[in-house]
Amino acid sequence: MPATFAGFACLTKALIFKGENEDMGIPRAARTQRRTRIQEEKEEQILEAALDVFSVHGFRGSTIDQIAEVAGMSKPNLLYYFRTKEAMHRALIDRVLDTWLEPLRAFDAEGDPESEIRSYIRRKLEMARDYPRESRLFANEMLQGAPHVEDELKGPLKSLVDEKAEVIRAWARAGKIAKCDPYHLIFSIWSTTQHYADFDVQVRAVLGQEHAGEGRFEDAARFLEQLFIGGLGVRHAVKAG
Amino acid sequence: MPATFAGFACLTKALIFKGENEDMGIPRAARTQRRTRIQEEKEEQILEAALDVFSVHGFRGSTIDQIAEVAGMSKPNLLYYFRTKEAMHRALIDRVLDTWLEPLRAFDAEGDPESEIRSYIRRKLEMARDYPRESRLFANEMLQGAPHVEDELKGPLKSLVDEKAEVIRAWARAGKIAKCDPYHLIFSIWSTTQHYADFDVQVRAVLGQEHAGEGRFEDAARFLEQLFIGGLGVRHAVKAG
DNA sequence: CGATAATTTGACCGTTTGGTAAACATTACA
DNA sequence: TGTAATGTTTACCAAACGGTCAAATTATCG
Repeated sequence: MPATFAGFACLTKALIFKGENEDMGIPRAARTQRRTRIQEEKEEQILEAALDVFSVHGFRGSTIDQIAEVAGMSKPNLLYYFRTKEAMHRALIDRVLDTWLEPLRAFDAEGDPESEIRSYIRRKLEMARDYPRESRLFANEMLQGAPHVEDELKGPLKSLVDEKAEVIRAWARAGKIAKCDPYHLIFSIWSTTQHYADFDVQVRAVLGQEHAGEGRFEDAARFLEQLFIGGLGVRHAVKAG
Repeated sequence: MPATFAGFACLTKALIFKGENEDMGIPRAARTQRRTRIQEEKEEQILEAALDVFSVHGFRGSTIDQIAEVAGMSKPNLLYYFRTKEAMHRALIDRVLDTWLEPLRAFDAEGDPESEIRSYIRRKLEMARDYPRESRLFANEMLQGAPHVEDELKGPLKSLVDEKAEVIRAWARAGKIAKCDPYHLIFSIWSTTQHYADFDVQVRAVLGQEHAGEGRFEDAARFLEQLFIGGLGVRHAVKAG
């Protein structure tokens, strides 16, 4: 019910003020005649800070003041470039989503399963190591039920995964890989690799100081390649030989 | 610096008021003479609502009013049972942590690798299916750098994992399983199974309406057993035969 | 029943929050 | 250099926030 009212209020407002003030919702900085060097720099600077904050505390848990402090500018100054907190979040998501899906796009039908899976794992692990904030940003979004990206999930993401799932099925038909559910295979690569970004504290805590150096990503890569390529070689137990 | 000052203030206060008001920090409900049926019921009711809210929005993103509304009682009434928002969160974490680690505790050194790994995966998947909120509560905590549970991670959790890692190593020495990093094996089981709770929206979106029914947990179980037990049977590519 | 302990609530407080208005400062360019 | 466009800040607002208090209500039990 509140949602309906809010929507109504918005609509009414839009109708009343139509033509009188056309740039509602567009940040001041974007209403200027030319796009300046400063605009690009500051927007970059803000999104960088927003990534820091949103990736840790999620949307609701983050505040504009916090982002402003990290960005090293005043709150009204942020709002000169992005009209609302939501606008910052959306801009961030839009920018990050594309690069985040790149490794999957590189998954090639022409390649052989071993090298494709191997390099997909490596790429995803590198991203978890080099861009952990981006990973956490999405993780936060997922935990909250993806209120801001559900369309992207059901649209572009699903299409891409459907396409790659077909590649994997083709490999199975060609006998290059065992028959398996391609969707859950992709899920398992996502989860195992992103785990090292999203659950970094836990990984460090469990490994302890000795093994928690950056070498853990190399160890993870070795293990995951073994798991997905060679297998763990679990022997069938033989009862009372 | 602010932390130091705050700590000092606290200490001072504690010293000054010592004896004059001994039950500082203890909720009113716990200061009563006998522990009533109502107290147990209401605390249960509150923690249930708190789990709903904290698991989705994290600590900072959740509000007492929100929890109160879900619990169906007034805000001051919540604060009669838990003196602060942090107290609710802590009580929740304490209660959930134990049950969450149970599957790992059940991991048995006497069993054979196949059945132990298989049943560990199944148990973890059942928990992801039946207790997704608990999983998300921890995931939120991890994403935020575990500000409230770091000690538990470095202490009890690490000890438990160390112990189970030794079990896995023993299996490898006995030739029952290939040599592999036991820590990363455990991480990969955690991540693949919890993924179905934490990233539920994404899983549903990608699988689409047709396959997103509850059968997805059965499919996941089948795939993960194949991955961890049998292996994916990836063939080595043979160059230009 | 009466009285005492336990529970619940409305009103409230100081602070933080998302966001605005307008004055002020700086830059770009003719 | 002048001036109009662009950028920044101070002061502020209403709502939401975590939390308190005293009064009112309800349960318990002799």
